[in-house]
Amino acid sequence: MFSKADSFEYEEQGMMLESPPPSSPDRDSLGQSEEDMEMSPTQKPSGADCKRRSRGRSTKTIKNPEVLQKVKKGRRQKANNREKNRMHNLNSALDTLRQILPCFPDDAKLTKIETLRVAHNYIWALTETLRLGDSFSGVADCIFMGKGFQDPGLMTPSSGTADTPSPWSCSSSPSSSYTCASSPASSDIDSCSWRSENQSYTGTPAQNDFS
DNA sequence: TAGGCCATCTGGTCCT
DNA sequence: AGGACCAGATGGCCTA
Repeated sequence: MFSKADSFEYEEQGMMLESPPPSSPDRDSLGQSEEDMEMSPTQKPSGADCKRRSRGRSTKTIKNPEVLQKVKKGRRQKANNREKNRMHNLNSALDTLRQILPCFPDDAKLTKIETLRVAHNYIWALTETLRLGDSFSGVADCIFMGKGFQDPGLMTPSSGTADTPSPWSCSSSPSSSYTCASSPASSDIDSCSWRSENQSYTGTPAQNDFS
């Protein structure tokens, strides 16, 4: 979705690599020399990018090719582990965000892009609710103060407990809920609505360009 | 079977 | 020098 669209943009702008560099997981074990590991011609920067100097890891002091190979392999392994850990942290943050977002069945886990879009619209809906607060008194109170917020000024959702369930959770209150409706055709979130005991609010993000 | 989503590997670049 | 960040490539899994 994302990456494909980005690729098309690159293609349209003539920035697509002429021939994608082969990406073999076993590249390090294929006995490539130091020179082979340098940038391929299609990867070398051109134009303004030439100002950027490569600052690759220096292995010039290592003469023994076997040792050199081991050192590079070790560095790659460490970098891979760091990257894995980084992505896991990113996914953990997305999971936390999913838990905060209200009113989605447990068995329908939002994808990453959906999570970001729903969060975007959710924030927008809350902002609208606050903006209309004067003429729509009660809704904002219900969101930020009614169920678990110690300090309304912080506007930080509580984790929610049995006694004080999180206001961001669908199950927090049978009498009030927040929903984001998804278009079946596009899977984009088209509209958001807020419903409480005596009041309701429905709107559409004015600039829903989070795609 | 095509397409979407995801995890992982990888090299380049930036930052400390 | 080493870690963080980023984007491209790849392959596996799942679903319509």
